[in-house]
Amino acid sequence: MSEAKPELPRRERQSAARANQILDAAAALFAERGFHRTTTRDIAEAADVAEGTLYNYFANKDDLLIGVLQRLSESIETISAPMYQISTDARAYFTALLEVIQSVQEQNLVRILAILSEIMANAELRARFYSQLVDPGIQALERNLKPLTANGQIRQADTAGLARLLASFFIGLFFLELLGDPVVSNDRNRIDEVSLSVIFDGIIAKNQEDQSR
Amino acid sequence: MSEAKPELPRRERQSAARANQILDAAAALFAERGFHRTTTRDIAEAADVAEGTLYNYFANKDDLLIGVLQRLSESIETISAPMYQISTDARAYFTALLEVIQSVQEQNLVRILAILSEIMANAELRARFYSQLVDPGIQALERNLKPLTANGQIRQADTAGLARLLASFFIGLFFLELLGDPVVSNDRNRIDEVSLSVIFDGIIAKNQEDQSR
Amino acid sequence: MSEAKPELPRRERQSAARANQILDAAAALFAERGFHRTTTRDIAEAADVAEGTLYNYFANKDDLLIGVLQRLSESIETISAPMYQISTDARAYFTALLEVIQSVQEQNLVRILAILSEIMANAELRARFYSQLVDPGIQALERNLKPLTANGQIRQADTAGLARLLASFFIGLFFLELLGDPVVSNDRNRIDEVSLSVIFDGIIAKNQEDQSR
Amino acid sequence: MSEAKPELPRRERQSAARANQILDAAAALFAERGFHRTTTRDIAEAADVAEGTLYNYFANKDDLLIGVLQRLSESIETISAPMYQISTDARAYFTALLEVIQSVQEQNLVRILAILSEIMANAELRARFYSQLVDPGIQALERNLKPLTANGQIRQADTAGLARLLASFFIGLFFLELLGDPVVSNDRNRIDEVSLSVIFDGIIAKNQEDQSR
DNA sequence: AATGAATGAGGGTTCATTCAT
DNA sequence: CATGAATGAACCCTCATTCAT
Repeated sequence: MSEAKPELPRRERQSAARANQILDAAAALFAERGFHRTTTRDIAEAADVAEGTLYNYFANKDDLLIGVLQRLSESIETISAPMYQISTDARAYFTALLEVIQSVQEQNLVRILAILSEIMANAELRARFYSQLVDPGIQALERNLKPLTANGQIRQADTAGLARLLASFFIGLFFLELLGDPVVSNDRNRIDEVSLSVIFDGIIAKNQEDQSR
Repeated sequence: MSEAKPELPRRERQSAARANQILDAAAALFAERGFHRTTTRDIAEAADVAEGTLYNYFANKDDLLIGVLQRLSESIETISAPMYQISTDARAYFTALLEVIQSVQEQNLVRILAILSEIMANAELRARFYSQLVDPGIQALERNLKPLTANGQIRQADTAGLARLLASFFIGLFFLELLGDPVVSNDRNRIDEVSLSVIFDGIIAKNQEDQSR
Repeated sequence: MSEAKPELPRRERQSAARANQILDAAAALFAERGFHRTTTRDIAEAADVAEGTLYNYFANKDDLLIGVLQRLSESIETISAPMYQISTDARAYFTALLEVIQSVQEQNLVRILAILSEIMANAELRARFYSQLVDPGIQALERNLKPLTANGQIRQADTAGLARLLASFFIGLFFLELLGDPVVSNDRNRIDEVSLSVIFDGIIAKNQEDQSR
Repeated sequence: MSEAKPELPRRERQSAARANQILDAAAALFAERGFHRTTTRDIAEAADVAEGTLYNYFANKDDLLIGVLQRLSESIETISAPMYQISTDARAYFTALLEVIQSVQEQNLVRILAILSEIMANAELRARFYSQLVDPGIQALERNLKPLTANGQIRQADTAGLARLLASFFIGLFFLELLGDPVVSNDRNRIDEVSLSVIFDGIIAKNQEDQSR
């Protein structure tokens, strides 16, 4: 449960703790009311430090977002690390994938919202978000899909395309939940079932398919 | 169903034109640099009117976003209206669906980006966005999927769930493109092919499925 | 009850009526919320004319105040005209004076308040207010006090000073009422009685006076 | 009764000094050109601070007026405190009263004008002005008049009414001076003499009174 | 390293005034 | 004369950032 950085000098540990305390406060406020509607004063208050102190840890307000992104990035790596070995059985893999994604969302919701609040308006943030989080995620997906395709469990040969398709779906699902769609928000199991069904069998009825063979 | 626009008095026509001119300028700027980084002064300049004029047409800056949303809503209705009849053949429907969605995105990219730039920070906007655009879109999907399920072309009985799944996919795809993913951005055909393949046949290889039975 | 200006051409009568309609609206609003918190739009709406129309009758917003002052001035002249003959008996005169002043206040409250709202901030208005209203009032007082002094009914020889003293008292009383002092606001008779008592007999007990002779 | 001001921490002393510096600048400008014609920029410049600094000390522009009123209130209390013991001899009391009032006016003219400039347009300010300044002043008058009435030096039994009458007179006198009446402005002694004469003996000649009995 | 008062550029909005219709 | 949309200067206020303590 404690961070696995045992050997830092006390000074640095305290400093890192303070920085995290600030980032957590900032993330919570950004998530709640957006980056621009959050003032540095708000953040300082929530983090229980003086406004000037923020600037001992971060170059400016934008830098706080970068910091939140960093923490998010680290957290996701930790959570999703175990996934990199399971990809031997397709059913097992996709089932696990849904779970891991949901777990990432739950544990990092605030950070994700914080970043999303400004992602459209900040090109640098957008680029970092893609290269630090989205792209690595897609790469990981590809890495895991490849053996499944190689051993014939996945028919679709375009692994890169398939990874994008799956990523899109997950991203979109998150967004629908954000928007408060009642089915996605309150009936997630149902969505998961439909997803697995489509992943495994497609949408189109097989009878018809069989007939057409 | 269409407004009786032809015979409006000149005053009102001019007024509407002016409002649109302002909205277009606002949308372009919001899309480019986000809602908060756009000043009313910027908008007025871009729209070639005085700053005060904005307030003859819109109550405040937020109201401009609502206006953009309204225009987006109308535009989408216009574009997607033809879809409401085609759902007889599944393959034809999904093919057409991909096209319509792409066309909506292309023609309204700026408006969509404008709204997205503020959607995380503005709960009211979020609610309107969902209820005016997303929910109607999902409802339309459901309406079109139902006959296909009824006549056995779609196996998945949970139409509502399926509609969410498809919507999620489209939303996520849009987002990936926004983030500059190279495959999605530059090779859209490839994505469409993979999508149709998955929709029709699923991901998992059928042979294996048969074997595992 | 109708204004005694029978022989104006119709055009001019209409024009004057419009101007008065605007002035009355302006006065009411100025009185209610002050000169600066009243917008020309408010006035136009209340007067049921377009904003631009105001400027066909008045040079600018300040000019409206001057106009209100003019109307007030005329109204006061009308009301107080009868006073200019009564000054033969001191008791009768002062009693009548209290009544006339109250009547002026009641019939012109709105106009007075309108002007007071800006009188401290507008030196020109202040000067006009003094020279058109206050000074003439004081002069009239002097004119009426003089015969009373001449025939020995008033002991105080400094008529000018006495007129100021009386004027001060009336002005201050008006102000106390404005401020909502409960005694002055709700018990005006009581104030009048005390006033007359002091005017006639002074404050200091006469017994003592007599003894000191 | 006096604040324990001597041992305040330096920070707080500096802060209070700064607030007063701002209030004095604001009062001077409000008095000169009125509340609404004074901009926050003007005030900041006059107080030699940045505009933003104003808002570290006062919530908004209106709050500056409240602050001026507070200072005025304190100053008046200080000046008029000695009055609370003198009321044993009527002549001495009224003579002292005139002096104290004049001294209050002189030392607080700017503050009074500042508040008057907005008092008609701001109901809250009006209420505060009455309850913090006018009413306490009247109460003090009553407190001082009572013993004089009790020991027979004042004939008028309606102390409350008499206090209003006197207050009205002082207020009106101040107003006449403001309006630039030449007698009141340049010949104050004369007014004081007439006032004392009327207070002591009334206006009406006593001989005649005696005769008319 | 921590503080928080001071800063002042910049923001959204108002409103008296103008002028083409 | 009447209209009311257009104007843009000016206003009050916010807030990220700095810096003396």
